Amino acid sequence: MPFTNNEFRTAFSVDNVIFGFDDADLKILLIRRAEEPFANHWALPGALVNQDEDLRDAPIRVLKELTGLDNVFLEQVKTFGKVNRHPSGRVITIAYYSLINIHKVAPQAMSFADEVSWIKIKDVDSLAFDHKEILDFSLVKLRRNVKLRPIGFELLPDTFTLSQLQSLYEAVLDKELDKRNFRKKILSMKLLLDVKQYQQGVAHRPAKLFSFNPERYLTLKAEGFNFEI
Amino acid sequence: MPFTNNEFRTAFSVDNVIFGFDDADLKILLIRRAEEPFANHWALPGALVNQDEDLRDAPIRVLKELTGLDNVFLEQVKTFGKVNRHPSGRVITIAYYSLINIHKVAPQAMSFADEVSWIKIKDVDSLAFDHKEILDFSLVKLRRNVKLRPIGFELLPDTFTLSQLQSLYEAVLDKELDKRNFRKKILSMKLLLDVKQYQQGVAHRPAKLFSFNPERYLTLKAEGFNFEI
DNA sequence: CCAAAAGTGTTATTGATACACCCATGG
DNA sequence: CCATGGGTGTATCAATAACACTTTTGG
Repeated sequence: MPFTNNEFRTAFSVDNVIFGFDDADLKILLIRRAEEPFANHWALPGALVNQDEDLRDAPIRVLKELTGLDNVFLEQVKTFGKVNRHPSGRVITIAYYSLINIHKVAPQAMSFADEVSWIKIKDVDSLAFDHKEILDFSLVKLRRNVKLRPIGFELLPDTFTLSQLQSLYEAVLDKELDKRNFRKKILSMKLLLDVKQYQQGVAHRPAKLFSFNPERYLTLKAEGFNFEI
Repeated sequence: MPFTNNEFRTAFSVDNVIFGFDDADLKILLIRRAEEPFANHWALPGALVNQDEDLRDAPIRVLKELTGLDNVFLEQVKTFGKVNRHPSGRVITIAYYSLINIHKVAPQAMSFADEVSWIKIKDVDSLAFDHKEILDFSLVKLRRNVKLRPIGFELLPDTFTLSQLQSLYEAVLDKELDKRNFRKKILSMKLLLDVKQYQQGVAHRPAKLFSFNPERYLTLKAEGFNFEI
């Protein structure tokens, strides 16, 4: 099946939904577009996929350019392909979502963006193109996945308190959780490593610090667990 | 952002993973390719996406051509885009899976196929291109989804017995289930409608027939249930 | 009357939920 | 000594898992 020219009239892009967490709110990294179409509108960062580039490498490239980070949690969300989703031509876009530790990032504007910013999920009302739909879909996926595996840890610093972890889950799920039950459940999984340190400089009883045990994570993943909280 | 010609060098295809069930085994609808590359190899049915066609309409078109069926359960699985996945050029493919009632279908070969056939999942060892990988990924998704919503009903005739339903779940999950616990769980969901009829012409006690209650399905879906079996 | 699958309940165990008080620190 | 968030246990309820025999039909 050799291809004729006719079959190469569609461009394809990737869009990155990059989630972060800052001790209280779930946020997303957005860019303000410099160029038409949708100049000055907030949009998901993205790029066209290069001819000689594996699909998955495109969102990795975007992440690297935007945040300087490698080795980030990255998962495909869905492909969006309505004929008229892009005003300049036929563009099919593959959406990916990432979870990153917000404190590791000093994002610098990409060439085509005026501005890059962390925006609270709750404050995002409309976005360029069909990006709001993509965000909503990614959020549903994040909420489902956070119950199936402990990806939430990707969003936290290397060591964290149980309260931080709980408020992360509360932010992602948009739901209050019971402190004692949350701790019981999390600790019973043996997924946390006690780093034998305590918070410092807080005006209350300092909390124990934990880190995430990646070996135990692999075991649980192989067994197939659920993280229903 | 007007596009230059350079950006239109990749073709887009869809591939359909079409599952069916025949009272004992989970099967997939495959074609035997007539043309190179991979002539005579079994492959997933698929097509290039037309320029003026919404992405989701492409797998619907393939299903219609192949089986004559409209209005089939169809869900996007994932997009596969390694640079060299297709020997004739850069082709990114979006995989979709469907669940159909195997008895409603008399598939007729598409133009580019020698042969179309239902093959037991367990008998599929290798496929053209990266189609085996796509199938494996779709199976994982099916197994996950079958626990989250009762999509299994799509695979059965309009009326069916509880034993048929159970063996469907056993085939999909590749796991034996306890008869009493299965019935208790299914019936407690009130998702089945007693059609007040019985099997006929079987050499044993005839089983009650049920149909699926689509209203109740919508209610459950809205509430968000889990079908953990 | 035999073979084959249909149908049916109870108990034990596990996991989920609800809930309130004392503790350690900094200011 | 006060304000702040950290930390802890028990009792109830709901869901899951394990398990074996009787019933109805066709041949």
